Amino acid sequence: MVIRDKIAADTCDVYFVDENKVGAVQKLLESIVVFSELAELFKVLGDPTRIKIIYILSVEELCVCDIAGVLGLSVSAVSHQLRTLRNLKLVKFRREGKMAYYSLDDAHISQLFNQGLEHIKE
Amino acid sequence: MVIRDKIAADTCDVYFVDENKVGAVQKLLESIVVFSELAELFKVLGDPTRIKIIYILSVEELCVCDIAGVLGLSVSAVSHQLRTLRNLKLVKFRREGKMAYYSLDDAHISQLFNQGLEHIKE
DNA sequence: GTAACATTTGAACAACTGTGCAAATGAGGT
DNA sequence: ACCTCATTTGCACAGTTGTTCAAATGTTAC
Repeated sequence: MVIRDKIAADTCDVYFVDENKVGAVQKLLESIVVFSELAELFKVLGDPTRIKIIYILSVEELCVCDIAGVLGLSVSAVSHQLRTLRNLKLVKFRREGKMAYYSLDDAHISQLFNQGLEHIKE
Repeated sequence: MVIRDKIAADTCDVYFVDENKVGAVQKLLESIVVFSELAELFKVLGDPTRIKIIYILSVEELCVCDIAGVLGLSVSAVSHQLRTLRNLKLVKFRREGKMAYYSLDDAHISQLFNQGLEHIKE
């Protein structure tokens, strides 16, 4: 797909930009609501605390206060973040008495995690 | 790796948590500075504007003001975001006269992009 | 030199986000 | 009934973020 015509390649006045094609791309961007969701997924992964929680849970199923203990955060803070992760179905939990044991809910997450590491290493 | 002992499985008092293993995990978390970088990568991808820019650039190399035109944003806003993307080496640019043509700088990004979509679709 | 244009940069502002505190909820034991 | 403990939730506040405006930078043409 071509967004600009070559004839417009030497200037940036809006006048020269191919209106039809720009319109097409805009429509594409709008129609694909997925972008918002995708950004939301990455945004949730884009916090040090949450990415650590995800890593910890990829190692072992844990309850809230243990996660808090490992991360050195308040139980409340962890619970807040777990809710965020739950909303995007990245983690799940099972109740056992008073405790809530959290674990990863999606296989894709580990893949995203590792692929992200790939980029970091470069 | 085990973070908690089974003996501690029915309570959450810090006293009962295996201090050695918690310490080990904490040390692991600290030593792996990568987590911060990884979170930063995801954070940068976690913005609607930036994810759209990345998508647009995966289609075609474009100059700043055309990206702004397609997204309906000010040139300044786009330039700010492009700098963020440049800092993480997600996009690169070549100068040609007054114009700066941006394109993707990393093959991994497309993969991350698509893998993120996988999760959304579920 | 000046003028025009694309881009970058800094400042300011509103909007959002992560955390801790305190109160509320829920679930087991006595 | 009560008490205890794990978790959740609402609130407040500091810190961060995305945008726009205006000024600065850099490049081309005259």
